[in-house]
Amino acid sequence: MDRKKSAGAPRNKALSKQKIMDAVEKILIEKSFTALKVNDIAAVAGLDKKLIYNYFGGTDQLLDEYIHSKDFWSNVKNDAVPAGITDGGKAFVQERLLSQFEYVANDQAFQKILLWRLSEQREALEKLTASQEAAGEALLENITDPHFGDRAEHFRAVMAILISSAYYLNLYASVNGSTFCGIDLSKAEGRESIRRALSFLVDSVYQKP
Amino acid sequence: MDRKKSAGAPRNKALSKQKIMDAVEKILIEKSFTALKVNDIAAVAGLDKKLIYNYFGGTDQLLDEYIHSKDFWSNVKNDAVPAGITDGGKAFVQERLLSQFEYVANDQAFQKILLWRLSEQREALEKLTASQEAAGEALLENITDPHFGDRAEHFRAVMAILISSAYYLNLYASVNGSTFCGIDLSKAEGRESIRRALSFLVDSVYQKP
DNA sequence: TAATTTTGTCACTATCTGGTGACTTGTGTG
DNA sequence: CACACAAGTCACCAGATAGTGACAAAATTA
Repeated sequence: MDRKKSAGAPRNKALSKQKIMDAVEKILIEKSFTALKVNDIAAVAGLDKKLIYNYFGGTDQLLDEYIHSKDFWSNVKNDAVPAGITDGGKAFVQERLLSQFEYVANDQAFQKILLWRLSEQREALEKLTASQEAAGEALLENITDPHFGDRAEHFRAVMAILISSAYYLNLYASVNGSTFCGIDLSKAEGRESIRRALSFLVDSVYQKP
Repeated sequence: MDRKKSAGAPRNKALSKQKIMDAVEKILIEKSFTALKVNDIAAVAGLDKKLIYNYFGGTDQLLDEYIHSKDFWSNVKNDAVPAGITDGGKAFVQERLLSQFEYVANDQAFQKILLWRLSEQREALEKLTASQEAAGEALLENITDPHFGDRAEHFRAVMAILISSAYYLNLYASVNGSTFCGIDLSKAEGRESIRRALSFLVDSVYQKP
């Protein structure tokens, strides 16, 4: 019988680093950022914790690297604002808002990171915030600010309200599947009500005052 | 020279319990719910941790008792819905929404509990949620549902959006004093923009479709 | 295949954390 | 005052957690 070239798992730094990063995400999703301890990360990765120190310098640096590795707004950034907009960006804003609402609902890692950002100050998270702001700025500055003129700030405030509620309601729905203002966020019809209301509120702000 | 009747601090169970509860709140506000460890609570209270076990049964029961001791919606409940409403509750809803926005901004313990509720499942927190829902239900059921008729669900969805954003934006402002959609939530003018937008959106939903 | 480097494991220490039994100190009562 | 009980302290244990030095095993190179 042939002798395997190596008895144990193949040794590969890049792969091991990836396993460790994956373990971080798994724990983050299944537990929370407070559960991200060296021992547990190493155990989930199936590797020795020493490697976390060797490859990343420590848990903190590992977490930073994990956060940096996620670019949640790349799709938004690449999703170039279409040319020839004649409605002041209304349809585009509506579409993006609803897709953001769905995105948050479906990406558990993103949910946990939103929560993390509300709970802890961390340079990597602030950088994420900055990148998020930058991603939205293209749309706001080039399309909606000109369209709304001296009501630009008002429009931005409305968008802040709508986006933040899309975040909060999804975070809320994920812990206690319970209801908010009598709307059941765990049910399809409840979520549909929210979606319609989001659209309606965008309509409202685009309506001439 | 006179001999004091007692050398150490006076012994008083009720007072000690209060000191422990106060320590919980202090740590909750200054750090977060993840920092609520027996040793630290006892240290801040200036008492031995054994008392936490003697008086409350353990950290968990202590935290439950702390949460139950706060009744954040008592004001809302007692703030009876005024009689003789002719505008479908619009002015009242607007007033309550804005006061809620300010309340969250100013009560740090409440902020931390909102965050806690998004982060952990805990019976005491779910009870808080139930009490919150109940407090709002009086207004929704008696005033706005009848006024909106078959648009009642729509109105509730809008309110869910507005209230949740009032929560999120304040939580967001408390960690990184940074901006959201270009609105600086740490500045008075930024907050004023949000307040105006909240009012505007209530106006919108009350406008005949 | 021998030497060297890289990759990985293990055992160990130190510190933090929750929890408890034995004790001391104060308070009120006969 | 002597006693009993309540209030509070302390020392200690067990388990979790972070971090590291010494070593083993695989891969690479000569």
